[in-house]
Amino acid sequence: EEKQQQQLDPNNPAANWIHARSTRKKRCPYTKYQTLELEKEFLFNTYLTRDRRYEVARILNLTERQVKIWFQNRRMKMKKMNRERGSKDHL
Amino acid sequence: VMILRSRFLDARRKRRNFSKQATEILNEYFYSHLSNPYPSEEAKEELAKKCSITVSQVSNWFGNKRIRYKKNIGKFQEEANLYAAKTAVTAAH
DNA sequence: AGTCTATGATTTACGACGCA
DNA sequence: TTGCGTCGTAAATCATAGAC
Repeated sequence: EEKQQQQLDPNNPAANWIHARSTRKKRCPYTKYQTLELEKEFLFNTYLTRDRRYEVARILNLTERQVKIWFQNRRMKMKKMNRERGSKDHL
Repeated sequence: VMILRSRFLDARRKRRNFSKQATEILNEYFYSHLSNPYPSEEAKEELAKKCSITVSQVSNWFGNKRIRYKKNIGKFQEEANLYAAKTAVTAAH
């Protein structure tokens, strides 16, 4: 769990593409229940109103920000699924 | 038809490691762009075509490769040298 | 045949940037 | 200037193909 920062400047792997946002919240997988409820809400509407977001967050014990981002990610997932459905559906 | 359909769906559901040759192509790109291993959308499309995989799979591969390389550069040193030598040879011709 | 680890895919969480 | 949209990604985690 210790982040060993490589000293490899001599060999110049030129790994300056190091971001490592230190202040970022660690990813916390949601429970089956949380995911299921979020999916049900998404089925009802892919965009949330502010009031719905507040309610969903309260019920699932998530922050409004987490719910907002979950929907953003879910829409991207849907888009990707549709993209693959479209280019491969010739059966 | 049902058999073909189910076989197709199974193939889609089941992960398969990429071919040796596809991995070769991806690694060549990665190690020859080590200072900035972020292929553009166009480069991804070209790699996808050459590797016979999707653009998403190319993105996944680079995402995984970057983080795993960064996490343990030492483990990939041998591989890095191998591809560096290889691209040096091809560049010399 | 069962245990592992490498590998491809998916899931959270943001930064960057756009638009109203 | 607030605020939510997409896009691309980091990092952790999942699933299991394959190596041993």
